[in-house]
Amino acid sequence: MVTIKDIAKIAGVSPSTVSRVVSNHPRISHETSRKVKAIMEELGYHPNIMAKSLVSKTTQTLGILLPRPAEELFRNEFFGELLRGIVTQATSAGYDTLITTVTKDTDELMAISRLVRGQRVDGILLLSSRTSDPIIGFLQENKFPFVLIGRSDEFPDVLSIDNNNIQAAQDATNHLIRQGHTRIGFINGPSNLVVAQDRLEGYHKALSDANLSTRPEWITSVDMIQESGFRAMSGYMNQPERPSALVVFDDAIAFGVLRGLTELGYNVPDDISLISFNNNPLSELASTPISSVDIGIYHLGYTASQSLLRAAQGKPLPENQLILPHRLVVRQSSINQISKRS
Amino acid sequence: MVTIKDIAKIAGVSPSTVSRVVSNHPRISHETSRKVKAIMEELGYHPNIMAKSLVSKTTQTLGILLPRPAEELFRNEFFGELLRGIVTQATSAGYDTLITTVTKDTDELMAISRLVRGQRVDGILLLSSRTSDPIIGFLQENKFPFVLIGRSDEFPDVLSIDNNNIQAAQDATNHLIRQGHTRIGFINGPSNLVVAQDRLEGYHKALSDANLSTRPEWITSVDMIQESGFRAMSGYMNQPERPSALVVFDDAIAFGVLRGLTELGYNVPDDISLISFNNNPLSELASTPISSVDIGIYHLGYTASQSLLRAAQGKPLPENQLILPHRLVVRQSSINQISKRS
DNA sequence: GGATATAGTGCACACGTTTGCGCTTATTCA
DNA sequence: TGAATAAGCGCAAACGTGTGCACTATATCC
Repeated sequence: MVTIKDIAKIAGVSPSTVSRVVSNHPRISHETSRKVKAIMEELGYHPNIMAKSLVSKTTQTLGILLPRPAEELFRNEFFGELLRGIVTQATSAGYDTLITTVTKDTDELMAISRLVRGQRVDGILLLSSRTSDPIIGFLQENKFPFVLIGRSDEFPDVLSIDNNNIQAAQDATNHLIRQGHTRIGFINGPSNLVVAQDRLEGYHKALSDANLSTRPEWITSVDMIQESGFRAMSGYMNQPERPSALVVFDDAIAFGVLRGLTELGYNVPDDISLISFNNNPLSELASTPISSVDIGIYHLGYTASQSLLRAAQGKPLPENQLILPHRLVVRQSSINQISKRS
Repeated sequence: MVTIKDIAKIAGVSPSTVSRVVSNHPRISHETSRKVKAIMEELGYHPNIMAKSLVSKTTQTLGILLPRPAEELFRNEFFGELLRGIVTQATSAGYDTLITTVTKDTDELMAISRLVRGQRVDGILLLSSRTSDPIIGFLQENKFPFVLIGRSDEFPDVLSIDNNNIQAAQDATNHLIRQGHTRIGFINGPSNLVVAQDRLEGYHKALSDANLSTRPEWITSVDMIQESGFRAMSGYMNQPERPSALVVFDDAIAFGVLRGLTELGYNVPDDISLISFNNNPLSELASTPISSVDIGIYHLGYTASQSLLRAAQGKPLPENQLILPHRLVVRQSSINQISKRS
């Protein structure tokens, strides 16, 4: 490998000078700079990032923990899209992204600690979907730069990027109400996710604002596995007074719900309306195109990376909690062409 | 940050000894090892990987280039699943995964060169879906360890992990033939992808083995965007002698095709059968569950990472080109309950 | 024309780790 | 019992880069 010394020797200057050339130090003559740069180009020199980091204490790298497969939330395109946003932004700022994972959930803290203590990354992106997270505490104690994608009740002040999921669910529910529905159910995801709690809260809020009531039987929670949504339907529809519309936690579940309903002989949206979240690209291609709240996953990742870089470089942030906009994408599954229901 | 020297000072030994303790050097007394390890534990010591890499010339890191957004192939769960496989394996071997990307396709070589020349990673995973790739040449010249996920006509000898896509397409087509179909069409993906070419070849092979013929109009190629599959259908079905079954390049396209057909009044599978590839989790939840060839994406990533680590550590590989099995998942979209067609 | 500022460069040390070699002390062997 | 061997550890150099300080040569000032 060609080092700074090799360049120095050929150019007839000291290694220090070469180092200053690469970092565009002002006190280097134009002449020298040109000569050195030419030689670097010719020899295909690239600085050894390890050596650089060792002295500069900065790695030009962002860290992120890949969620465990167990979290079915990430079996769909969610994580890929998020990552695209993160990496795209990071790259454009000259940073790379380091991914690691764990085999046991209990090892998560260890993995993070390794990155932090080993000075492997300049900052960490946290996908803290769960309600309680020891990692946040650890990072705060160590004053290590990090950004939370999501929200934490336990630590409300940390840097975070999120949608207003309460509002989003409220909007979705209101949309159904405007369509004339009065009996609206909610099919939620895993209840230990903050986002699941938020969406449920938004649902309740919208109902009470409209003076509508709900029932415990109308609210159910399924795993993120698609079939669950499907299975959930058979019992659900046997209720004496069943909902005429459903808010569903995620498109993947909605797919299962839609299929389950169809199989049971119900028509969407004539018999029952549907609206969901995350706007999976396939949602518009479902047998009945599924209405969905687009939360801008890519943008979420992009913004998170941007904030983290600012924080890692010690730059001030306009505000600590960024809320990104969501967008209601209304499709056939929630458009009630026939008549208003009572 | 606590360094090896801090530990040494407290333990009353030399830094060398501490270093040997962490690497389990045989010539360290049990007593010393225990004492040093206790102190490391207490102070939360983690080795600085930059310093370590600097002398050991190894980074314990794998590199991968995130495909550009332009490659719609990766808008679905594909990349996420692949990454999960890669990172899981890498982590279990003590490696992390570094992701980088580019803003222009022409920068890809530069990005790779930066990783290689800057000694940022020990090996590189290539998602070379395209037919020609200058990166492969570069890595070969520099004798840098890398593994290709996919196949290269240009460089057939490089380390690679792939399915037998020709055989997979053959299997899919044969399945339709066994169902009694004689007019079988093919909806392909972007034609500059090796995998698209392979699947088309397998399709042709199966037909000619069964003495069946096809027509140019039966074969069409769409982008990976789902609507394309949808749009493609309107013209397609107006052919005088149209196929009674379709092989589709990817589930996302199949979703569009399925929806297009339904909208045009055709029933799947009664009027036209469908089989596709990649076995997207949502495929079984389509209005008509879509038959698909499962290519084991996670396993692909896992195996690729495994091979790369072997290569990076100079260990011999049993064979250079690994072919992973695929699996036909037959669902309703290709089961012909009514009658055989002529 | 001497003092002072300024541009341009080199020296030497630092970053945290690994590792070959050499030094002690204890053990084994004939 | 003396020599050879082995166990356990420290010294010092090295990895490639950044940077404070010092040094020289030139330009500027009064």
